Amino acid sequence: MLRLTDTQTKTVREVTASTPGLLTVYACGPTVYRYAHVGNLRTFLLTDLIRRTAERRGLRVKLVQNITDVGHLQDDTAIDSTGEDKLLAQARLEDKSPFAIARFYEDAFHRDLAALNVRPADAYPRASEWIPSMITLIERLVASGNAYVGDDGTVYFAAQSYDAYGQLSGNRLEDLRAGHGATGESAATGKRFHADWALWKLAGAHREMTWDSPWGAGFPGWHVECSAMSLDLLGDTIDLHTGGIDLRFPHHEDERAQSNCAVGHEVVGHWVHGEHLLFEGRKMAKSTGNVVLVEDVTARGHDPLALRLAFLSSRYRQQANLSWESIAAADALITRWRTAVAAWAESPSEAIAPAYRDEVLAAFEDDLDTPKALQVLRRLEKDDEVAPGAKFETFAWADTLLGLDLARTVGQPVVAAALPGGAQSLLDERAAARTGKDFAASDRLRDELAALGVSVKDTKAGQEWSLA
RNA sequence: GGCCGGGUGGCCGAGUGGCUUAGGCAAGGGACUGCAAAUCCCUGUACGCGGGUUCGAUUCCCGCCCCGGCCUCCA
Repeated sequence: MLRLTDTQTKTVREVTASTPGLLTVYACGPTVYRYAHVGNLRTFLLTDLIRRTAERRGLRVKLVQNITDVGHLQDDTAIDSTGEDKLLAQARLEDKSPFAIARFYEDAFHRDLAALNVRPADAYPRASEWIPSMITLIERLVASGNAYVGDDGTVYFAAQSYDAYGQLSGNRLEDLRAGHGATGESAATGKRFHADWALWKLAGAHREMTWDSPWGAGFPGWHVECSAMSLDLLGDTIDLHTGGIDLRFPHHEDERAQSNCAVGHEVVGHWVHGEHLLFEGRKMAKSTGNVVLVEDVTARGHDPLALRLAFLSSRYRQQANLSWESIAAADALITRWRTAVAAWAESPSEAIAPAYRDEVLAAFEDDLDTPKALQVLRRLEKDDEVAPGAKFETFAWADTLLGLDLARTVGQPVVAAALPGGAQSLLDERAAARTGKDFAASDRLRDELAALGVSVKDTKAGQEWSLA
């Protein structure tokens, strides 16, 4: 069975389904005020790998991933000098309504997932459509004494009311510095304790994206969104919760406190966090200026699944350092494997190679040891003892976990794509020149074809072309 | 100050108390070719520093240095 590193216990533990045969998973999703960069996608891929691996053992996976389309992310302190949240700021920038912005980037998010072969979740609840449930949850927390209305009208969660606070992140309340991380002191706050956080903020000057509540018109704090949606859609026992490492604190620490206090017991059985992606040595972030999007990868002529393969070549709980070089290397490998798989498919059908299959599955189940799995497949690729038909079956099987579309070119003619206009006559001309041993003309025509995006190579059977 | 994850050959990256000590990219050599490209074959170079444990440490322990991240926006 699948074993994964549990953030809370810092151990590799078996993932267990509280309902037999059904694994419930909640994945923290994107905030849709901008394009997801490939670092975000690495985390979303983590959940996809977990799901695919669990399904190998016959588990059904019920996966919920939230869409944060309520922009009021900063809850206690003003993040920028204007105090304007990201979604509203972006809306102003693009001169659109905040909801139009949210839908636009939500669509882009789904496209990016599809490009990386990340299979869709069962539900993508939007925070904006979950406000009543959040309000109910906040009311419960107020009633139970875990939350209070501050002097400023904001509803806060009282961190000290939850004894187990800090167990997930390793932060102890006394070690958290008041106001640390924010540029200025959070002066106008009605908090009783510096580590308390907002569950409901009053609208104040905001007019967009606000909702009525028992405490006045306003908007929810960020952390309460995930508590409400996960409890509603997956129940009060959730087998697995995934997200990026940066969400461990405060987001997941606070979510855990809210959910556990609301239902009276530990809700999430297993917390899994993906480490950050670095790009050329630095954390990928807008502020660093090294953000790479899926479209940047395809614009350079790479298959987006090369990105997926590049991610698979390091472990999820390790910071990975991506570069254009590593993406290109992954692209080369994926092409090589597709070509090999298509060639093996021509051979007589053979049973799967069971030892290799078991090794690949064991690697995935061992805390998603994807580098090991790739190593096993490279070994299989070169193993002369295994019949080509068996290699095909084994790679096809492994691809249900890898998700690299390795069988994409099986059965396709080598020249399937359409030639650009004029290319065919150049090809004919070059073939004639080669017959006449006019190599100067042959080289010139090869350059002209290259300019059209057609690359030519010469084989014993004559010239072959492909689109670059 | 608190909490994490790391430092492996030109680069990226697995892994390991001793064994033929991954793999990829790049480089060099060869085959093929009119030349290229592509493909195939072959080759080299490692474990941040100092101590300790041990018959033996890149691997375990301690200290140090360095890198990256989180500490109330963040995947």
